[in-house]
Amino acid sequence: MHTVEEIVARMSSQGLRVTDQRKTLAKLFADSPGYLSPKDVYEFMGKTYTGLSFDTVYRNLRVMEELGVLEQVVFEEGVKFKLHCREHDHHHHLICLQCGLTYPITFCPMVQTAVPDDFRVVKHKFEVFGYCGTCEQEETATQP
Amino acid sequence: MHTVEEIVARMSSQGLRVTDQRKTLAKLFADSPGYLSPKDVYEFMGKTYTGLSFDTVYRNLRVMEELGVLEQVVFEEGVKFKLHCREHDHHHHLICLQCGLTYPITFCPMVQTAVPDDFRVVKHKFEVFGYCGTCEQEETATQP
DNA sequence: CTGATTGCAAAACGTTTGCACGTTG
DNA sequence: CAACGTGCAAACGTTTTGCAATCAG
Repeated sequence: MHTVEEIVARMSSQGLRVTDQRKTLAKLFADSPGYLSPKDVYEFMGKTYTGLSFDTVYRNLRVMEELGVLEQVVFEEGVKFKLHCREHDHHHHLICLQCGLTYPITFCPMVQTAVPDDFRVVKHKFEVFGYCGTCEQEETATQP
Repeated sequence: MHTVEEIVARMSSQGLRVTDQRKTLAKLFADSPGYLSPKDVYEFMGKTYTGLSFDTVYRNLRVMEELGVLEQVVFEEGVKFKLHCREHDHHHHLICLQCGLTYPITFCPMVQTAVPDDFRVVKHKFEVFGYCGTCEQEETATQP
């Protein structure tokens, strides 16, 4: 669990400047349960910072990724970011296609996967997509 | 298993023109065991067709995808294409990071994954990345 | 005060489009 | 010969870069 304070402290300890914009960015991700695209971030931040530029958003997303605060995932629709999960417990995710909310899955299929002897496994990806309870209700509610 | 003849026949039956370039493209994928990026395809085709343009490569990749001959997958490094697997048996892949070769995995983790009652699953992705025997050998061979 | 951070403009990159010409069926 | 395919140039959306002005420590 990353709080705004933890993120800010981590930035500061690395000699990075803690600007208003970065604090807001930290808060945005600390409060978001799921994935955000650079555009999502730009739009949210733009409400507070008029004249905000896309390149600053990208720069700060990259900074926070290198800091280990954010993790980046590539989806069909493009790149998205979320708070980095606590690293020690390896796990996967259920991802809501509507709101981007993620649930952890503790089950890892890798342990049961038979791999040819001569194939050296480096990494794997297991993601489940669908609709969370809330979004599912909203969807059926709007259907006449 | 898709042969060049099958692909050509499928194109022709859909009213598409069978040009030399498309035949070469079909042959390229019929002979390739793994994923190819648009750039890979462009470079290969460029050897035969001087003055080839990227847009034609993209157009034909899209045509063959819509035809169901190719399937498109999004990787960290970008979009790649390969021959569409026989649809009837659901499976996943081992993918070689060096040469793009893919092996099928018949095991599907989805059947064992516990999902909250209120989450409706739509699709899932399970991919294992590493190095195949051939690439592994080449890599260790070049290490002094 | 000094170096990090920002906005601006412009470039880079992968992909798509409109158009006129050439080719396939 | 008609419709489809091609190359060219140019547009597009996303991401990155160089620069000078500004800000945090």
